[in-house]
Amino acid sequence: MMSESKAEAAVTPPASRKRRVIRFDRFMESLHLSKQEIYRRSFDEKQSEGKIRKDRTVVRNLDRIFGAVLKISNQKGFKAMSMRDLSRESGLSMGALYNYFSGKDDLLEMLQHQQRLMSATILERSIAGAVDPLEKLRSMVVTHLYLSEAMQPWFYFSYMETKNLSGEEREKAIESERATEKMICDILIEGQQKGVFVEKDPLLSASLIKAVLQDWYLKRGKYAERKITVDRFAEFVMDWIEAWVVKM
Amino acid sequence: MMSESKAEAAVTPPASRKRRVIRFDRFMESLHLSKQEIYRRSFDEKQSEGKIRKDRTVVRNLDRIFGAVLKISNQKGFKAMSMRDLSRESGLSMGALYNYFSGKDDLLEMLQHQQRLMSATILERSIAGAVDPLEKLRSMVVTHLYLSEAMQPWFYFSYMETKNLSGEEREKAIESERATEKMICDILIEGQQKGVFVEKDPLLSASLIKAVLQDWYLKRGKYAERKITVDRFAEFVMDWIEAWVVKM
DNA sequence: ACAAATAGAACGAACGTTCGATCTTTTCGA
DNA sequence: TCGAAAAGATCGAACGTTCGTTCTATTTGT
Repeated sequence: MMSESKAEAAVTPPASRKRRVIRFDRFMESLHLSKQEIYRRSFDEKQSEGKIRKDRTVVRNLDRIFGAVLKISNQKGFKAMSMRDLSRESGLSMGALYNYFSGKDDLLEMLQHQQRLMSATILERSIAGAVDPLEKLRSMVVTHLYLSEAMQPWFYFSYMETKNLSGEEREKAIESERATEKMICDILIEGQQKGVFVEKDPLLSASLIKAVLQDWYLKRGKYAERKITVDRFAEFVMDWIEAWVVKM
Repeated sequence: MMSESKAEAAVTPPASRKRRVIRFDRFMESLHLSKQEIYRRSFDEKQSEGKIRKDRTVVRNLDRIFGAVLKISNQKGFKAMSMRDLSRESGLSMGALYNYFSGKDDLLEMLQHQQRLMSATILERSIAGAVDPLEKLRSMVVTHLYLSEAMQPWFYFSYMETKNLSGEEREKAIESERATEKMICDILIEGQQKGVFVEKDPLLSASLIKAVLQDWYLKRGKYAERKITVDRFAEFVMDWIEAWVVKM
């Protein structure tokens, strides 16, 4: 299985690439569908009592607000974004905005929470189907890249604005990041135990893999400029990883 | 020369590691010595006319100011740091502070400028001595890691606060980052032409290497927690890179 | 004593947040 | 089916606070 997928990628790259593009499109669709549900659900959780609102309005405005926050913040930082900026960009007045969050800090936490929720759900689901370590690793890498491609502004925002969080929420963000690394690490350990991966420090290897995966959403502009697609990047990264971890 | 250092590292890792620690110490010393010179020089350049000052005072206070800015900014961001925070941490009054920069934006640019100046100077010097591509690559990687280890707050600050720069200075920062990547890329191309490196996309390989190098100063806390030294990380990264680029 | 260097109160601008007025949509008896 | 009352949703001026910056009086060093 290991050598099979590797040989296939090397001999017929166009076919392999095309197949993966289709998968990415499906991936996007399933994301878009669940977005509204997640908005609504987490908004309900927040204010269990008091103002009850209509689903359609809540989802529409939260979408506007989040979109505006990500656009402005990813340009000049969350702290530099004023509520007047947000009002202008989202098309909602100051008063209207404050019906959806209790303050600027709360808004920051909402965005971080959303991103963690979506990521964790989808990533864990991705490696559930795979059986052997190499397939798990590939699934993990590709899913992470697809996910961060589809939600790039969210991932970028989460990374850059972690330091603005305070106390408890900050630790949640760090823990979430470590969890991804641990998932990779566990796959590497399993591969070593089954004798298909080389005996190298798995935690350090996982760190490097994580660093490379993060580069995709942190330097998105650079890769877009060079016309590197997600699928091309994913293929390249997997080749790189396999050359290191797979026993030959 | 190439195969000598490589064989030595592979056969006698403890000795090699010890030797590199010594090199890192020397590296630190040479940095500390040139720090004052660079402060003084770039401060003179800034205000060619007007207030003439005493060297000792300028260097001492710039050191305090920069140290305070880096400490506060790397915790909660440059935008969130108030001038009153800076006054408290640096031990200088508001009035005293404004004798060293014309405003908060200017202060940001000074720090970015310093970091770029030091990095460019030292990095270019590092690969000048090497002859064959693999030795150049190793020299580049190790120097970059040592430099970012010695100046971690500066590197972290530069990375996180680039978006706060405006216009011209922002492009300089981006250009500086691309330059490092291009240095790696050029070494890879040279290696391919000389037939010692495998034929893979050199720009994409350089991107991945850069991403891994950046991880060292961006996640410094994580590696410190796990007691990973610079030398251990450098060794691991070089093994990783060699497994990918070196023809076997 | 004199210039260099510092102190910290003072100022206007901009910030996050609030709140009563206003507009929009839904509800429901006739 | 229709229109008026109720509820939902939006608006933007106004408030108190904090920010970056300035300025003059004072201290420091030689």
